[in-house]
Amino acid sequence: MQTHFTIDCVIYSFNEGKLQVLLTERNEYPYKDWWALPGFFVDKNEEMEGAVKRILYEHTGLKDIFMEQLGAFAGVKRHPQGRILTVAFSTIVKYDDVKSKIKPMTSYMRQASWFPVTALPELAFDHHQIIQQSLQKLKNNIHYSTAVYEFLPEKFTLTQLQQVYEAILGKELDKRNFRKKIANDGFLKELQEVQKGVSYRAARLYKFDKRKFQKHVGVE
Amino acid sequence: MQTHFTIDCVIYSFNEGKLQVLLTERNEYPYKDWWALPGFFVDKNEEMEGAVKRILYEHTGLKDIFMEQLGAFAGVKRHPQGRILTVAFSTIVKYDDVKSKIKPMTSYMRQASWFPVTALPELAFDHHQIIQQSLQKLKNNIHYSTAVYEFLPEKFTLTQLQQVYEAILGKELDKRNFRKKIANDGFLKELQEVQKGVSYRAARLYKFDKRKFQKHVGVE
DNA sequence: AATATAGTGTGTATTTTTTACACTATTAAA
DNA sequence: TTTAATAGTGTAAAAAATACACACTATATT
Repeated sequence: MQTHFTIDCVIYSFNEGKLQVLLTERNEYPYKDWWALPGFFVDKNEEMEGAVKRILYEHTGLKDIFMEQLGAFAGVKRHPQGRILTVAFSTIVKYDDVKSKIKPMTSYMRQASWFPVTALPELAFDHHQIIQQSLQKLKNNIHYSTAVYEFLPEKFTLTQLQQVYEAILGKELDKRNFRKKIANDGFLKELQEVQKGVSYRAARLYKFDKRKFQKHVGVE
Repeated sequence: MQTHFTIDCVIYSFNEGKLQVLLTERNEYPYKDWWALPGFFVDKNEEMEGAVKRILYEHTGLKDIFMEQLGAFAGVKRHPQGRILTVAFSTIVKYDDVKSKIKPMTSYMRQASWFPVTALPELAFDHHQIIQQSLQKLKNNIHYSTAVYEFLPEKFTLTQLQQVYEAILGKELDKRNFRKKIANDGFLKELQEVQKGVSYRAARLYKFDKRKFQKHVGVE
């Protein structure tokens, strides 16, 4: 038996202190005019991972971004025209890198736009379920993955990092405890540089040191 | 574009102090005579979850078992005849419930047999990778899932429970600390019953109390 | 009846991790 | 020079995790 095979992408970014998801407004039936996750069919000889990169590029103009499989959604009734198996992936982009590039690249969608995960519109297909499942996983893995750093520029302040944690976990954290833990982990590199262009005391900048992180997590 | 669509199952059990996986010996090309995960094609109008239940039943004679999706494996080259997308699931069964029932139910396989995860044969397709990924997930979630109890009979001793933990984690645990933690969690129900038929002091029996567990984990 | 065996069952001290909590320092703008 | 805004810092208490050793009990064997 054969099935149609698509990819849907949960593309996150961080802006205005909130965790945001990129959605597209559909211009085709079924679910015409509904908001949906960016998604499309996988080509015959295209690797799944390549397909995810392609859609990410088509929607955001970005390349070479970390991405993770969430799982397959294959309900016979998830699509009105019969089973379309979709594999959901999630990726994280930096809002500022993307904001000027986003535009609909195909006639299948009318526009693309960011929504805070706390204020999503009604969504086509089972996309709401996909997002919720993805969010849960993001929360669960926050301490074991490099995900948080994907939201931030190369150089960032500890306050920015804490805001990302808070947006993902959906709760406030204690500043001193947060810094203590981060310092303890020891995979941030303190730079001899501070923020610029702020009208208050400039914060020190840090870099994420991937090598130290991998030692910490125990990657071989 | 369409693709063939299969399910592969990682079926675990616990026997002789070891975590075991059920494998089948293939009787068809490609990979004839190789060991492989139990797997098959999903029918056109069959739900994926139903398909997993079906294969579990066909291989073990068991019904209504906890199962979990690991993810989709869709490499263009994973099957010599072109892309066959497989969704891997894992399930856990009680060895004693199964041991008399296992037999090949189709001509596609010659025999089915348990292998300790620490001593797997060479496997067809990407099945070795699937098992390793599944094992990692089992370890990661051991404290947040009810998986360990799926390996055990309804009534079990603390030593048995500890052995399952040790088999999954691949390391020994301290008996007193283990019991302290279990007692602390408080979702085991101590029975007024002890083991029978043992030639040494009989151990107390316990039951897993799912309701208390769910409160503990915070399920709504 | 004595003994060997095998697994059960328990307590305490130490270290590590988590949590709670409030003030001073720096900078830019007014 | 004052104001407004955010950066940056330490300590104590509580909770959780770890390390560690011996006595108890049921049974089988002699």
